[in-house]
Amino acid sequence: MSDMPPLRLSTFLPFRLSVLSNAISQRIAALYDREFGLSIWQWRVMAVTADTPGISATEIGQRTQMDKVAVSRAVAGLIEVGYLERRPSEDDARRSNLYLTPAGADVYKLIVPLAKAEEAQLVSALSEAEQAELTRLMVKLAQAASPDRDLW
Amino acid sequence: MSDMPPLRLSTFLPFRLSVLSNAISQRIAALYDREFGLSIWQWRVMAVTADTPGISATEIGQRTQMDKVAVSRAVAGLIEVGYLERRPSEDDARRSNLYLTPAGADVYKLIVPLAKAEEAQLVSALSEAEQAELTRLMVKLAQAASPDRDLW
DNA sequence: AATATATAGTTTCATATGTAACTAATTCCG
DNA sequence: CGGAATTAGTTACATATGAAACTATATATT
Repeated sequence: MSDMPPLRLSTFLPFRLSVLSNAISQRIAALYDREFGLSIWQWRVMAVTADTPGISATEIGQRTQMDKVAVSRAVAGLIEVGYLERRPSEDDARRSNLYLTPAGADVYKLIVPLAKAEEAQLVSALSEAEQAELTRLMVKLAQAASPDRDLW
Repeated sequence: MSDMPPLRLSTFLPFRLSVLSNAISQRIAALYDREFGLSIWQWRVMAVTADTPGISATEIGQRTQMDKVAVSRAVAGLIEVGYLERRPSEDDARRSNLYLTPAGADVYKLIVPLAKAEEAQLVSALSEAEQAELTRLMVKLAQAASPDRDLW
């Protein structure tokens, strides 16, 4: 390999971030799937819909960084299992306003504490100050990675 | 939604990490693909093979956190385009020892500086101290997320 | 008003991915 | 030694995913 300093994958930030994020996502995905039969994307759709009832599919995509096909599929699945309701918008016949059904709201209320507990367990390894610092650093990275659009 | 404090997806650590990591990975993946026709997984295989010539597919999986099917496919693709060579191990006929070909080594040498530049641009938003702190916090998170196995 | 352009969302199709089953070689242990 | 259990790696199959095409509606332009 001659003279060039090699690239150590294990210290390469994009690699580390990817592996860490995947490890965490998989834990959480397994939880949602096992307990409620939901994919991560369905959960994200439920979360933003709970936060903003009447939201449209396009807005969900913006908030969750999901593309419109993924949103469409997640929404379809949630409607199928009865957790989401679609009402045509009065002023724009192309869009629908989305709402959690009562059953969806029930499931949401069950998931939220589980998700928070998962997160809490994760960040319990960090002090409050460290958590704040991590957030700060991640925000900086996000800006460097996507100067144009806002990631969160 | 009644009394429970809702879950703000945009401040939920697993979500933020996932979005950030995906944004970064996609930038890099686009680079490798556009310039060299390589997937991220093929690049990872090349990187660890350059680092440890004669490595086996199983070891590659351990170092890269790829499952064995993904390694098998990445290796097959790299052999097909002539960047990797497979030699049967003398002491264990099940395994093969993998090496970059001269063409593979050439490509590797072209990619390394690009990858490093990509990373450098990313972390240039952080001071040296912040970079070190980020690494430290990520190591802690990795341990919390996967207490059993080592992520990196 | 008529046509062109843009937007919301779905469907189609081709590819990527993960799980499980499989082959072949090795090790473990009676 | 000889069968049972492991391990390395590939193949097959079913599902997930993304890009592009498509439908329907809305907006802009003339």
